[in-house]
Amino acid sequence: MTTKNATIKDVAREAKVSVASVSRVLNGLGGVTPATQKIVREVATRLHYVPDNAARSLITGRTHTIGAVLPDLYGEFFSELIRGIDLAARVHGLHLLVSSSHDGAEAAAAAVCAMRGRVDGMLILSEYVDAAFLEHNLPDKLPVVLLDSPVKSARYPVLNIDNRAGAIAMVRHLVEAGHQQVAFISGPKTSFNAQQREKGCRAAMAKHAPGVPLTVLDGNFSEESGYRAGQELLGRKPRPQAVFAANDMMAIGCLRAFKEAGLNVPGDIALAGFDDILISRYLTPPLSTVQVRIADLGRIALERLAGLLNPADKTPASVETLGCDIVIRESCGGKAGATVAPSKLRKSPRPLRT
Amino acid sequence: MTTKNATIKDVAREAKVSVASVSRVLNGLGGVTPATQKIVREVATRLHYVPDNAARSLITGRTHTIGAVLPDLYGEFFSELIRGIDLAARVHGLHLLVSSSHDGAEAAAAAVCAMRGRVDGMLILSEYVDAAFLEHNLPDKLPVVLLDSPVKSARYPVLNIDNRAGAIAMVRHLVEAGHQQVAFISGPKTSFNAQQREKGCRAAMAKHAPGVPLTVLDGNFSEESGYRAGQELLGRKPRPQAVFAANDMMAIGCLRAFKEAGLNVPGDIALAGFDDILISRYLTPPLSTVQVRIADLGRIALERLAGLLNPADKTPASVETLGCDIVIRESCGGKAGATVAPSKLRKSPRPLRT
DNA sequence: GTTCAAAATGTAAAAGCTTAGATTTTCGTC
DNA sequence: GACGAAAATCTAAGCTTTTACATTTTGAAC
Repeated sequence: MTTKNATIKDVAREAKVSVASVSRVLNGLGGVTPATQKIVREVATRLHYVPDNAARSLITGRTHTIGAVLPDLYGEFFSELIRGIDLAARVHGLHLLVSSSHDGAEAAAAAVCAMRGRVDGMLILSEYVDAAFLEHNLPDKLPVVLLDSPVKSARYPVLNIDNRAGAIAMVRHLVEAGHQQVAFISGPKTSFNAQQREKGCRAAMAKHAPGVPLTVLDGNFSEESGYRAGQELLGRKPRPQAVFAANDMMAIGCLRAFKEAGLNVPGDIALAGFDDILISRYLTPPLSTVQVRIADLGRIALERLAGLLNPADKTPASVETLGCDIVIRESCGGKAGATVAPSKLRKSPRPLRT
Repeated sequence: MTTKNATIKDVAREAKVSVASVSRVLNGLGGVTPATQKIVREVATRLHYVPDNAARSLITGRTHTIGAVLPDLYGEFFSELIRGIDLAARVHGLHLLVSSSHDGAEAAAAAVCAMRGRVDGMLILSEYVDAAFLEHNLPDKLPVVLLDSPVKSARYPVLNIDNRAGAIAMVRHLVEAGHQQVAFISGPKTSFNAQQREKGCRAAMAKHAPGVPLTVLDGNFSEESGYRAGQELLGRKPRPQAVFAANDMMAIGCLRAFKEAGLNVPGDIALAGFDDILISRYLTPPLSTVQVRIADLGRIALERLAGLLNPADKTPASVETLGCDIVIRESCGGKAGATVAPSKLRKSPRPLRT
């Protein structure tokens, strides 16, 4: 490429045909003689012609790009999520525009607006968006799929993790392994995932260890907050038999606190996390946790969105839930190696109204 | 937003001014009465007017988007890299289009071409691109910054990690800690980073343990390949005193093999990695490794690119190198806690031609 | 109340592409 | 060789914005 970019006119002139024919050939619209096609393709190649995306989008209204709005790119959760999205986007011939690190309603709104006209659809994972927000900030027809969201809307499909079932399965396992005194380290209050996990934990305790009080400590999903919770727990009398952290990073922090205090896990105290991030299996002891198939979550969300991109798709909005399995390693003292509860994708009918 | 998107004409009509005035107001070009400005802004807000990016790009030739072409999104290295890029992009008001998972020259070429016209500049990290490739596939004026690349070109700035110095520092530490018999687990032959790390290792051995042979085992950066290398090493007589893996994931696999064999690390054998991924500090024992400031790498690369976006910037292409520190934890038996060799960013003058 | 420069505003071209509709070519028939 | 339908090809409008240039308005000076 040594001169300025060739345009469709250059190709047309050089091939001695009209721009319409060039367009038809390059877009495979048919109605063009094989001979003409050959010439056009040759000239296009020779001139290194690549259609201008801006001009094309302007007229077709399509960008072949989808946007992913995420709260942050930090940590394995988001990296895996993006990976799943990216892989699926590639399959569908879609480009991926990512926007992250907006930790407030205005920042999220700005991110969403900045994407208007740049994308054909959006995947949104944010605490700050609710149905009203979306209706105010998004064009009517823009396909959107929400992730990890409490929104119930007739307009927006939602894809959630089955946090509740995952938490219930883990608590049940803990209790059945003989640990009735459970402490739960919660995630940030604003996180939908964290809320659901806590609810599941409470529900399971009520069911499987009725009457036994559940200790709940505040956490914010960071390793540091797990460490603090672990220290706090060390001083408690009686000490709980098991600790269930709302995510793996906090479990890791908690484990650090226990180790520093000379406590043996799982001998002295059992420990479990949530997410099954890569690190978990390499800890000593390997961490029992609830496995979330994060990349799958991204892939499924993108596929749902890709469906919506086709205007013929009239599938009504629904809330889907991606099941999670518990994976029992050594940190909670049960027999390791088991993977319980075959994962499943549940689909609830679209709730009426909002 | 309940009707179809408003255009600048709608705003002009509603505000009873010309489109030119609307454009001037919204772009802050001045030359417009405060009164008119007020009206225009009000109408724009009322109509939820957002300029169409495609039309704007078509005429300005700018997309305010940069593309990141990466081999894969898998693993912490790339997630951190993207994070650094994204953060910096946000600061510069740039959008980020990611394209990954192309594991061949054609796939990389396709990715690069598909981005043409969609981005104002590109960040490329790929084994498959060399200067010739770029000149053939990229528009002349498109700013590009290469990461982890052996390319030496007058046209493309390159930003590398100082793999060599990092490896040298680690080997030196190992030898000085009394481990002269070193085994190196190499990365994939095609990886520039892996090559440099191996070279550094060999150079350091020649210097600090002259005459002592270096055992080199093949690896491919995966945990599994590290595990295999570890097993292989178990059978060697004499067993090396230290193992230096070309990345942390292989060190982790190697550690697993040693643990399974009942070997004590660092008591029976010392172990070190490269990258300092998050997991490393949570291993038992915590892994000594060479710390690569990955997010910084992304940030610096983006900043270089952002500079290039400004046509006034005439900074010549150069090869920059981001220094790395060794962080000594417990896995290599030295005194833990030290961080050696203050990191630095070296900048070599642009090499002539190529 | 003119005059004139400066400020404000308006007009229209341009960007590169797709596509509806107009026009021309092709080719089998008679 | 004239006819007409089908196929191929072309013309030109239109997508939305920015911006150079033209025109109008403003307001100070006389």
